[in-house]
Amino acid sequence: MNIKDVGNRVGLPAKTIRYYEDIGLITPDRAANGYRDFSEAHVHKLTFLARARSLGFSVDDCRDLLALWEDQDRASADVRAIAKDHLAQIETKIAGLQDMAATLSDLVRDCAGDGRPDCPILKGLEG
Amino acid sequence: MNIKDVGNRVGLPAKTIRYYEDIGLITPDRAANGYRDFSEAHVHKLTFLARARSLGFSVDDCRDLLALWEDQDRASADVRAIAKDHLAQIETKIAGLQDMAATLSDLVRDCAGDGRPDCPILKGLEG
DNA sequence: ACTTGACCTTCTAGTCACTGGAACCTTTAT
DNA sequence: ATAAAGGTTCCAGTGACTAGAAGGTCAAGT
Repeated sequence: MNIKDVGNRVGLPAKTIRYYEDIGLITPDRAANGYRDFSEAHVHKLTFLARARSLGFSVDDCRDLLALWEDQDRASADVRAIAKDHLAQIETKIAGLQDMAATLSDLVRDCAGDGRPDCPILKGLEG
Repeated sequence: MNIKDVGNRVGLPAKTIRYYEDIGLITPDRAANGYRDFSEAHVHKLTFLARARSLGFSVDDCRDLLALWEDQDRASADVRAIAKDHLAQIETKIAGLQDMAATLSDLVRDCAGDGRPDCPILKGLEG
């Protein structure tokens, strides 16, 4: 299968798939004309990658998860450790953003937002 | 004032302040020896910048906010529009992360996390 | 046979907001 | 006189793509 069809099936742009090959996440075969030739196994792997990325795993996490996915003797504890760690990071990020949003929405609430120059948002940003 | 002292006062690394000069956010004076020389006004401006950045405004947003901050005739509506827009973006990001976290914590909950290879997380990532 | 258009290839460079490091200069304290 | 701690510039790297250029290939229609 050619790269664009694969992209459509797994929901990734062709550019991204080429990039994943560049950094060694997948190694598609090559047809006689030099085109990349993807098997169902490649598609399966890319689906896994796309899903892991969409859950916010870093490309390096994905590399580790892929290795575990392909290792029939893996311990589920290893996978769980990566996932839990990532979950903790996401939750930290959410908390940080919620702090930001709270501060910001206080500022926005206090600002008349009219034609006058007086602005509590700018005052708040002064520290 | 020298760059490191300024950095300590506003909570930014010297490198970052130099970078802000590079991209035209501030223009400190120069002493005879070539060192940057920051006035209280520069410190004030950097404090504003640091605070806006810590609330997640992009550097370009900061540029706009700075211009409004320094414009005595600004309309508070202009500031409010930037802030509201940014707030909406943060909230979108939070929602996305919460989706991720929910999916991920389901997967983590279902995984025994022991020495066996059977792993619902990897299964979940297959799509 | 020829052309058109859609696909494929590689390569370079840009994104964002810094950050690290090298090579070198100035100030301050001992 | 020297050493440490600061300052300067410039170049390169981060993460995960993305845009674009220059060119090769393929399938369909005339």
